[in-house]
Amino acid sequence: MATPAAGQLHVQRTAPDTLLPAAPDPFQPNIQTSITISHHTHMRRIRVRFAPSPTGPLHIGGVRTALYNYLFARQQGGDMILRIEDTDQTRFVPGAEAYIIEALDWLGIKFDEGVHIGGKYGPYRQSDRKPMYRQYAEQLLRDGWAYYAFDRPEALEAKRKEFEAQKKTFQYDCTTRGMMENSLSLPADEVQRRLDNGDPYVVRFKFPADTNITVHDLIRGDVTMNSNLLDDKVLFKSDGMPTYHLANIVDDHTMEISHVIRGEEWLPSAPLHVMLYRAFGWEDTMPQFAHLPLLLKPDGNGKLSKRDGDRLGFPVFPLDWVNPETGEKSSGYREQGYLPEAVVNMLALLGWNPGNDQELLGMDELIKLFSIEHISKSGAKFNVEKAKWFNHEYLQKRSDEWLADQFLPQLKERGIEASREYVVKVCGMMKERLNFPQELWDQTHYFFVAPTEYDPKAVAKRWKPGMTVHMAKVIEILNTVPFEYDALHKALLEDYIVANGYNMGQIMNSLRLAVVGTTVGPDMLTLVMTIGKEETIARVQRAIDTLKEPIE
RNA sequence: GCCGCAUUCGUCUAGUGGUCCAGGACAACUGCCUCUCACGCAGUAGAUCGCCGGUUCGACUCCGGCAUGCGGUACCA
Repeated sequence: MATPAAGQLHVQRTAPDTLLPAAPDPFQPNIQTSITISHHTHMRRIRVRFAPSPTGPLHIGGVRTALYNYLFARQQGGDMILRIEDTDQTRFVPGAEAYIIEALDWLGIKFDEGVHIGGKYGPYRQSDRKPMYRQYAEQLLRDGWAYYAFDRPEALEAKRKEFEAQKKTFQYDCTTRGMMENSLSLPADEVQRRLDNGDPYVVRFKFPADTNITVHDLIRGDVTMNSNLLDDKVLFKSDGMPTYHLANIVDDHTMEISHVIRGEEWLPSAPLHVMLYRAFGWEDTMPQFAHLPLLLKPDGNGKLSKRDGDRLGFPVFPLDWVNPETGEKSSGYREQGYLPEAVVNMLALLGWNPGNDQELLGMDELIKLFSIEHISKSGAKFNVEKAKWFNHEYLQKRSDEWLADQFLPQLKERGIEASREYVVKVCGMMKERLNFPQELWDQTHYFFVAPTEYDPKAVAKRWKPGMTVHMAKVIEILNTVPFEYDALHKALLEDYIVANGYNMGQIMNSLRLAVVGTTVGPDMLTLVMTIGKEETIARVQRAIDTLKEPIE
């Protein structure tokens, strides 16, 4: 491929200026050349990419896009590639790339090629590919698919104002490019002069007029747009970098990407991309497109945004993120106690279904069941309750030992010494009522410390006259009966409460109140057996001393 | 404004012309379990399939219009 060095460019007017279209004639029937690129069905290796921009933490919607790409790649036995789209140097955020990699790794979304692991189609960071884009812009220029535009941002702004004053909207397109400063409107020698002079310029795509462009989307079917409504997008910026539009086509082509699965926000620019494949002569290997529906905020209908997370009490990001400039912190799923399996399962089902009633699906099953056909067309609202439920389900599958290891540091922070064995036992006992490991302390504190106060409501309801006598009896039983579950059960429940016709609920709940401080918790005798004889007696005695005999 | 996409229980969704007086899940509610709170289990309620027309013997499913929502309309991705 010819690759003239920068500055050596020549404006070639291979075709006369028939390429400079006039405004569409309203009296002429709009006969249009239809461009529909059909896909060749020959076997081709499935290669997909996740191509985030490192402008901040990875949004959960982006995570879902990555997941769908991953599921598709794995299922098809293809390749999953991580490419960083950092063509906008002004929006670079330090740490964002590392964050993206860490987040996807946490979720179990693995890559075959990418910035972090390399591969034979590298480099995988667009800023590292900078030298290769220029030649493609030149190819388009040479072939008449693009032109130089010298208009400065201020000139563009002025033009927009001018149009606005007439209640019109300015768009740099086939109807307006004739009035702008570009290689289509300026004489060739003037264009050459400016280029030789080093005047800043951008390269714009020259959309052919009156052309219907049909994009075949795997999720939505054919989407057709007319080129007269599309603007001449900048492909190559004055800073020497390509825009997303150019870079993404060049990269997808050179990386032999077979399917582009991306967010719905790209649908409006898909016709441009299709035209670019045609302009480059790459129709035969153009990837197939699938535009994913958006993730919506739980209230209202807007797109889920960063602010919503902390406002509505759930994370919008996979991992905690601290804005390096403002220090502002956004919380992540991982730090909130979500398990990666739960996040993956929940995200997979937000916009896709397996075609049956199964809801609990691990990564392997998702890979097996995934299909683009079953992706929804409309946006999905994020639901916190369902997210909690998923986490609950997956938490139950984790071992008591694992849970204990999450809990041990929490206990240590509170200055509590407890053996791992004991913590494992408590975790096993209480796991089923948890959604998150963070709830452990609230649910189990009484296994580690005696109550310091008694819930007034529970006292009013359960600590009735005569209760100090019953509690003294409990202590007596504990002191005289072997400290075993069955023996205690017989002595306390059967021989004392039932045999004497006492109210089981009142006595057992008062005992619970004495031991726990309120009326929650697991089976009472199991609790007693767990915290031990001495501790139980001490707590009951303390309740008697503190609460005293109530006065009716 | 213009262009595009979307629209089934509160939410996620099943549904590809008759098998749908629309099925499942989460949430809600009721009950069971039980010494309590949870968990679990069982059940109840919840959708005139956005609206209006059309095609058809028959439409949630096809077509058109409208409404609403969202997305795009940058030398951002």
